[in-house]
Amino acid sequence: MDRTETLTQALRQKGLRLTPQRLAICRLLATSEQHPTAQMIYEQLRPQYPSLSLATVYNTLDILVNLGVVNALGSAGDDVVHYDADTDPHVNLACTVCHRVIDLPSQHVRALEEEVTATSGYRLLGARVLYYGICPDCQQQPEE
Amino acid sequence: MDRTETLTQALRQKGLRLTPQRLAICRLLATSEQHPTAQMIYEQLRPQYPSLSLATVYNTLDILVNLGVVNALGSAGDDVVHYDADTDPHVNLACTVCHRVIDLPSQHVRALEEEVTATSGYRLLGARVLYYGICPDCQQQPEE
DNA sequence: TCCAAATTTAGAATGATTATAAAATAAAAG
DNA sequence: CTTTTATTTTATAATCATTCTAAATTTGGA
Ligand SMILES: [Mn+2]
Ligand SMILES: [Mn+2]
Ligand SMILES: [Zn+2]
Ligand SMILES: [Zn+2]
Repeated sequence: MDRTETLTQALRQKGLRLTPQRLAICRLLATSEQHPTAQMIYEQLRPQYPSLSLATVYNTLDILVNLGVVNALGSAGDDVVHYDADTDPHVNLACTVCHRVIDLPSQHVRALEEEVTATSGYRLLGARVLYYGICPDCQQQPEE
Repeated sequence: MDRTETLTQALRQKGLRLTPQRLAICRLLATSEQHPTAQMIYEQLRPQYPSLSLATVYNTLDILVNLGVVNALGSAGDDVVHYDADTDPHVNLACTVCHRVIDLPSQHVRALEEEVTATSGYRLLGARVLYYGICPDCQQQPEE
């Protein structure tokens, strides 16, 4: 099952309708490498869906996060929430200068997540494994 | 060096003044198990420092985060930023019902952080290793 | 003591997010 | 294919955490 399917299945299983807007948001989330914010999703979809409302983007994100199929990573120094549709255990790296979030391959994070699942006693809904700092590009550039 | 010292030293090393307000905020952060928010710090210190301003709390937190001695964990389902003065590698667990954040001992997270430091190429400033879900208490209680 | 820089404070402003209510849409029923 | 009804979307207003501003205060040094 590809990543878009994971999101749309989750909606269907809750009896929620898979509207064109929701499908577009799911697709964008599933295929983006960007860890987008609500605003970024809104702007990227507006050309295709001129009537799309920012409220719909926020509503859909909220649903997906509460279903546990999208992670809310929080701010990357820009005071805006970034989202991640990749819920496989992995490390996120945020640059507080250019506000980009990238993935980092990691040997240890899967074991970490298993440990948390096994020992915490929590009914886990999502993960936020993110380190923040200054990316190699921004360490050189005067500014971006 | 205890944790309060770590924070106050960081301020001094940048040539910043260790005012009574800043000292109180550092002490509270260093000794709290709570992962407090700016508002929580403000309310807990107001009895002792009636003139304390919320802006000072935010300013001081911002300084400490930018010095890398306090981590900004983000929201625990309450849409407010929680802070953590414990920068040793560890796992945080947030309950999205009661909005409490606790620490979880972990075997793997230290190795994870070393891996990120070694391989990312980022100048790292802070960590946000947090899993969110429903805590054992809230899984039982009707609500809190 | 006096001065200049740093800091705090109160309050206003910002802006991301959430709430509201009306319009549009989609499934269900007939 | 209509009618009905619940769901969803949309535009807009409201909320409220956080940041900004400028004046008052405090600090450490001359
Ligand atoms: Mn990611
Ligand atoms: Mn912690
Ligand atoms: Zn960067
Ligand atoms: Zn709880």
